[in-house]
Amino acid sequence: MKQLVIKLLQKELGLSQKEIENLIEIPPRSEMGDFSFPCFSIPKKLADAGFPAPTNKNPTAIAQDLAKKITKSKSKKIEKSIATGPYLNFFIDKKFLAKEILKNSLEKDFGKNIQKPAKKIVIEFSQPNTHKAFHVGHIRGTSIGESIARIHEFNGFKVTRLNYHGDTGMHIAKWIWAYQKFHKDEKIISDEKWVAGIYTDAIKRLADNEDLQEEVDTINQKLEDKSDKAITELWKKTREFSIKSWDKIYDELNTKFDKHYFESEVELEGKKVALKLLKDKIAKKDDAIFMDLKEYNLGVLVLLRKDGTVLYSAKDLALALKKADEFPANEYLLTIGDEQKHYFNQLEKTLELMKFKKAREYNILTFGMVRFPEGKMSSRTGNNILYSEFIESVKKIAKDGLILRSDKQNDPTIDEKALTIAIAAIKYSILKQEVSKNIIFDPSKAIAFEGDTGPYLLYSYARANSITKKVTSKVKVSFDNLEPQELKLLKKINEFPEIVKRAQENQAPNLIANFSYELAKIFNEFYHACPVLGNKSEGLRLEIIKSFKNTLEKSLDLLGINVLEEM
RNA sequence: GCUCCUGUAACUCAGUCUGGAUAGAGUGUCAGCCUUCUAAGUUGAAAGUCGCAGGUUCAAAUCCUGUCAGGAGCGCCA
Repeated sequence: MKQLVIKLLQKELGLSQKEIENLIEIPPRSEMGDFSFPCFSIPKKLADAGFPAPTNKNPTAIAQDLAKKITKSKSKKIEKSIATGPYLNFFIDKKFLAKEILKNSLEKDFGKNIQKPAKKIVIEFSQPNTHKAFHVGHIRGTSIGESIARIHEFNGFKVTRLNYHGDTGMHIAKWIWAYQKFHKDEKIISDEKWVAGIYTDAIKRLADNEDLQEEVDTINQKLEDKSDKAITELWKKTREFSIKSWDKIYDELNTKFDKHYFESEVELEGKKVALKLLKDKIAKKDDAIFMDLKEYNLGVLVLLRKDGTVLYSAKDLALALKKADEFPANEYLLTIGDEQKHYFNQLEKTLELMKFKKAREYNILTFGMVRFPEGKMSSRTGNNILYSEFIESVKKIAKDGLILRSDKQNDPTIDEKALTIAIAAIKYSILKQEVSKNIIFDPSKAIAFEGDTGPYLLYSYARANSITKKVTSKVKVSFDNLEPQELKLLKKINEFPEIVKRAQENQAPNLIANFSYELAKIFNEFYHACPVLGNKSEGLRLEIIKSFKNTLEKSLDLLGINVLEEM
């Protein structure tokens, strides 16, 4: 449809298709038309393209002039073109518009923006550490990474999902130290809260007495060289607890990783890389081994401690090499918290300086923190809300809601439904916001279920479904008597491909989330204005609902949210 | 001190990349709508110096410069 408008304008103006396409916009209100062509820049554009400048440079006059000319040569598919001030507004023939959109939107690949040949992208995200809490803040990175992965997959990319976990290093040494020294008599149990509690206790005790750090350093040495059997065994056992606890979390969050990397497996290699960098005079040594990046305004990156033990930085370098080796790809995307941006910039620069071939294919996407109204959420201090506790409380609200609204209290799928609703509520509330922004998470307000929320979207879908499932026989589709609400919904559906494209280009799941909400909102308006079953437009309306369901389901899928057929 | 992110209605946020028509939602407040396909819904009202000051432009929430405020980071945590 847009192409029709472009062609018409091209014929009159002689400008390139691309130039005209870039100018065309959708008017802010649908009464104004279906497409709009602003005429402000036309005189300049024409002059630049080498055409004689129009005698009248007034954009309003140009719009009127164009409207006149186009009226003469217009096709049947364009109902009218009207100059409104400096805008030339096009009204597409309603029947044609509705037919086209329905046809396109019901195609299998609707919305996909497939570029060939298919590219490979490796996305690393989530990255929780063992022995520390998986808290509400971790949900953000996981949701964003998964959504970006899905958006790329949808657009034909070959996507590899990677996860990387800190299962060794100083934070583990602290855990082991605190356990051995203060909690030895406690039974080692696979309980997230208990495990995370030992860690926060370690942080607290070390803050109280800095001299104790020497004891931790000793344990860190032993942890790294595996010389102390008791420490190694304790480490292995407790490490498993965290790893096992993630299975359920990722399953609930609709995420599945192709591979989990662990710090412990790149420890040796990381040390080697650091020593090689020193040997090649790329790294420097004083009491520690480090990269001097001051000339790039990136400060200093320490690779090995003064006692020779390896730091996260060296391990990350080794990981970058390993990833590139095991998963050849066109791009390596790292989804990380904002607070680590500086560090990853240092890492990228180091990869570049060590002449790593794929250095330029490494990109980072940083997201803001999830914080409490009064401050930061942290695994170190224990000032956080554990994922497991949080999900249970949201699930409870969802379940109560289901019971309240349904006469089927004994629905065997009620827990499953409650989980889907809870995940939708949580993920949507996170993903609808811009990636770079900090999110204020107010536990007292918990999570909303009404208005611009995940449950609202699921509800809209279930509502649409409850109509379609009542239909038994096929009804003829007629495009006569099109109502404004029907057209409005179809036009919104029609925006989906463009949204998907922009979401991928900008790595912005929030665009998909915002679109989903607008789509559902318009559907609900349609739902109230246009009765379906038994109506003379039943056939058409059923098709529109089918198209809506299709589009919303795809859209939510890109956010990693499942729909419910009934709720 | 330097670097990055953010500042839009009482609150939480869209819109900023790619300047364009009357700056949009949700929550909360007020007034309506369930004998009709699911009221987690819908209709309407009230609510805004787009942090501030300059600049560019026919046109600025959007671009540029400065400035203020909040958050984060800046050598042996990850």
